[in-house]
Amino acid sequence: MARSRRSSVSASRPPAADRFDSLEQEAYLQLWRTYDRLRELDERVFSPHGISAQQYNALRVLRAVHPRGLPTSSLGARLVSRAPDMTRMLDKLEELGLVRRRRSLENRRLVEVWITPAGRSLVDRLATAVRQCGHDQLGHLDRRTLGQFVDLLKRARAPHDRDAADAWPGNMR
Amino acid sequence: MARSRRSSVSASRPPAADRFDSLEQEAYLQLWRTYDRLRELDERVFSPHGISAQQYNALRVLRAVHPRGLPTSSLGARLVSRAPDMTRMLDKLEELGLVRRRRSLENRRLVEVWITPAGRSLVDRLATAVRQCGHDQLGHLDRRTLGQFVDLLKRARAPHDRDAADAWPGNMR
DNA sequence: CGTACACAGTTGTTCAAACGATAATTGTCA
DNA sequence: TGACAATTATCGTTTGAACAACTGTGTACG
Repeated sequence: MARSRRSSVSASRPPAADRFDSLEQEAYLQLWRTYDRLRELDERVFSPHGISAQQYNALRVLRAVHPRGLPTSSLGARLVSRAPDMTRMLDKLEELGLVRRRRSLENRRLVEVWITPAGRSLVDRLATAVRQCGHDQLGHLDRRTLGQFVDLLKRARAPHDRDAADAWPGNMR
Repeated sequence: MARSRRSSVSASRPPAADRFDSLEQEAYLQLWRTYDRLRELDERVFSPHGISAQQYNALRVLRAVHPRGLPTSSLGARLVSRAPDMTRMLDKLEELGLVRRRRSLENRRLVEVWITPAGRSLVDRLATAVRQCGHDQLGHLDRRTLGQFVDLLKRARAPHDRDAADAWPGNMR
């Protein structure tokens, strides 16, 4: 299939143009694959504790605002990936005794969520493992490269990051 | 505990050191969120046609090797994200008449897969929509930036990309 | 007022992801 | 050869993702 043998990956040349329809599509597929590979390490940290990465993320958000609570929808807006099923996710966390819920008194449409002492304990116990996992995932890149990486990721999704200015940093500029 | 109320980072630049445990972890979370946002656009292209992005990817691989077939496991190894359930995925594609399967004669453990004319037709019809989607996703970045982005994504997952040298370009160095 | 609309959360349902166990075939080697 | 390990695909099952419909609550406006 006439693959060009010249594979000079010089950061500014588009390689593998015969395997991808466009450079934009290659970038997206590389993003997808990279996420998939790194996610595997991440899930491996949480699954022994019976929670998912998304659930840990929710706990981390609640940990940050503790001792205050957060309405369900606000919590959902602060999660890394969108979650169209907050109710059942919180059901699970509540069964595990990691969060507590109560209907708001001011606005009875809202349901506020708090993290429990058990939840805080779990987040704290996982802290070092999570940090170690981050190092396993990306520790081979120096800090300057990591900074570039973060910057590019923010710029890549900037046009599609609707109204996340409050919950998510770094979509300015 | 004991979150100091005045962030000593000052108001100029919030690198969110108080929101992320480490730079590595921030990079991973940014990767996750960026993938999630861009995936939404991607799925929107395929769902009207009754297939997922992963299934389209399988069809694209089979399209590339046509008229040859591919063992199920080899196909799985070439997919963007790992698929622990090739059987049922191919069940679906076979129901839709997009692929055809047959037990291999040389090695009767293998099941070879081919793309059908209907499958090729679908891939061809989707080609322009996929290209357009790539532009919607990342068209706001110039080619040089996209090149850097691709390069960083490859480097980020390089240590975790076991034995994909054949199926996936760009994990050298 | 009261009707209509917008918002927040729950529930029902369908489908895919994921893990493990199993069966069938092939390879290995004493 | 014959026992045992490795490979490959399938199936059972559990869990979560996703979308749509529905209930209850607040808001706007005539």
